[in-house]
Amino acid sequence: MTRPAKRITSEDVARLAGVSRTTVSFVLNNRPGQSIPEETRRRIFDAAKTLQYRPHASARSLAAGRSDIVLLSIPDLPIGSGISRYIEELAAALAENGLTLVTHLEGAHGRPVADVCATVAASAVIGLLPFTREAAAALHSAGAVAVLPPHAGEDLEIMEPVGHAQATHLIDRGHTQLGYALPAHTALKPMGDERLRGANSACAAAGLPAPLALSTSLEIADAAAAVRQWLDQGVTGVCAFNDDTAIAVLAGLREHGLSAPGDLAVVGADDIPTARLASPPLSTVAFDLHQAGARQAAAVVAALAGQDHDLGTTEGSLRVIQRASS
Amino acid sequence: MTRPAKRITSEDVARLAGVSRTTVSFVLNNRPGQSIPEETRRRIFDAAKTLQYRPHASARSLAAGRSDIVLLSIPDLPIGSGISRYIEELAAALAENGLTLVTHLEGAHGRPVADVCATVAASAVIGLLPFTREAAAALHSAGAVAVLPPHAGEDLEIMEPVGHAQATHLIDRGHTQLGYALPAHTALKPMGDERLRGANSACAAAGLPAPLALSTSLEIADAAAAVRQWLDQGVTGVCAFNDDTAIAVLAGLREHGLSAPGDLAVVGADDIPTARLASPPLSTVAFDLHQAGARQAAAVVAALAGQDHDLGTTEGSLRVIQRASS
DNA sequence: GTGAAAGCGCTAACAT
DNA sequence: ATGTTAGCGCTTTCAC
Repeated sequence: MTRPAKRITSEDVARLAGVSRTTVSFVLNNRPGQSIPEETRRRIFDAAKTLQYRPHASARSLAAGRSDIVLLSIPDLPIGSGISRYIEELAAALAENGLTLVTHLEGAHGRPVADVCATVAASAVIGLLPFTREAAAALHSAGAVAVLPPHAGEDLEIMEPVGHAQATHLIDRGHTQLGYALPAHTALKPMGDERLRGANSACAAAGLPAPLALSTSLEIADAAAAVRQWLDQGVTGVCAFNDDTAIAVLAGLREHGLSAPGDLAVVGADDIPTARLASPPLSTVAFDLHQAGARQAAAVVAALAGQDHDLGTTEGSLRVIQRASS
Repeated sequence: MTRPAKRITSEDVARLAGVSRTTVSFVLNNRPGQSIPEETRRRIFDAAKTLQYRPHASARSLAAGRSDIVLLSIPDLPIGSGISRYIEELAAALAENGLTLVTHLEGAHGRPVADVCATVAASAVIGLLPFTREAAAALHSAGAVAVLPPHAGEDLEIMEPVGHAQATHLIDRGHTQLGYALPAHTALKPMGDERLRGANSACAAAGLPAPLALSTSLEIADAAAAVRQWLDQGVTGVCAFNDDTAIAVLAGLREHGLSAPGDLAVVGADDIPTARLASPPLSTVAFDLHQAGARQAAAVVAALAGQDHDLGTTEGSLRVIQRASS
């Protein structure tokens, strides 16, 4: 009753095509180094199609020791909608390599990522934030062949250029005293620090003092306090960790009866849909999720093949979008 | 090199505990109807622990025919951060039943959800939006034992009450001519229609005409046009499909030099973090994701057990948050 | 109460 | 070029 439809196995396909299961496996998996006549090939494909054959994933991965499943672990943090674009791109790029992406949201009450990794038999797992050494070890012992990023910080690579671009934008517009709005959420801290680092280097390169970094929650009062402080210190432009934080800064300004960019210029990051709806419309630096996803996919494929892989450069993937706030 | 660590199998555990693999399986899976001495049980648990034994998921699901994996399919639509709360709750509730949740973002270029379902050998798949009859069939033939929601619209159940609550809020505040801001994004249409339906019924119940429904993108000009139309028609309060859309409406008002709630009251839905940062802070109706997740989990568990399950009521899971915009 | 043995559906040496 | 065969690690029926 529970399982009325008997599964179609490769045996069925073999029988219909008049060959052995081995041949079916070879053809369907397109194994290299085999010379199988076009004719046989076609018969097998046809048989598989008419039978609507779907290889049993568990059986396959049990036998092969690999699973073609890639797990993306998303930490429990307030992520903007941008991330879903990234996931889509990543999934698409992986799919082109025959890999399937599934994602796991690390929640406080959910199960540890290593458990999930083991349960789905993922052969690779990607962390949005780098894994600690212990976490990585746990993942490996949970069966993951590849764990990315392999070295802490590598995935944050895109973060630093963002901060750099933000600061540069403001510097180009004549600001000499910058501020940086860090997110209050602790899980976001690593990312925030990375972006701040980028801003620092941009200032240093321009012979300017480092930005005055302040962290703020998404509460108006909190943001208003930060704004007060920046203004008191002579800051004229602030880069925000992301657009949400930038919108908070804008709200903080409004709270004081001030506004951007006159009293304080502000530039966000991520280009969320509501950025242009802000008052005033928010300047922001957007990055090329498509490229990021494709690059990450390439790294996974390489890691799965046991090769080291250079992530390449971020060149050209950032774009600053100038709106009224700066 | 690629696989230096030999897997720890149940055989190892059996050996260390001095029993057979059968017994290990019985104990570790806590199979009912077996009377195994506490002593033996303990030995097995200990052995498993010291060996750090992790059952091989693929082998298990191959043999058992079930996988304990639940796949959540998320359609390609601009989702707010609220959804991740829901996913977390759902994952936690499923975890309590020994089920593991993974999610798949349906992208234009990704693979079809049925493929993913087959690849991960999910035994249940949940759609955020209902599946078409064909899609559900494909999922079943991909190995899914349960596909939810079983009947179109059931998952949208929460949508209608939202619209109802929004309209009621405005009606309570004396508005008699309502507007409804539908999202322009086509993928969001089903949800939007459902919420609108709820608003319609609230108006009908109050003896008022149905809300003037207009759809708007997240572009200021677009929203401004809608605002113009509402105002021309004598609308004094509008419910927006979600907070993003509501923020667009606020921006549209601003574009005309007007503001909420004086010129037009507006109430959103979802209570996104930036709702309170809007100008003016946005009134919104929030719903209890925790409860929604737990209920969905219960439905999955029931479906997996082959039982029909009543989703229960939405009673008390909605909360309207009054801020300055209404 | 516990163990032996037969698969689950597939892959991959090894034969032919 | 194709078939034979032996597992992958686990569950589960059936004897003991």
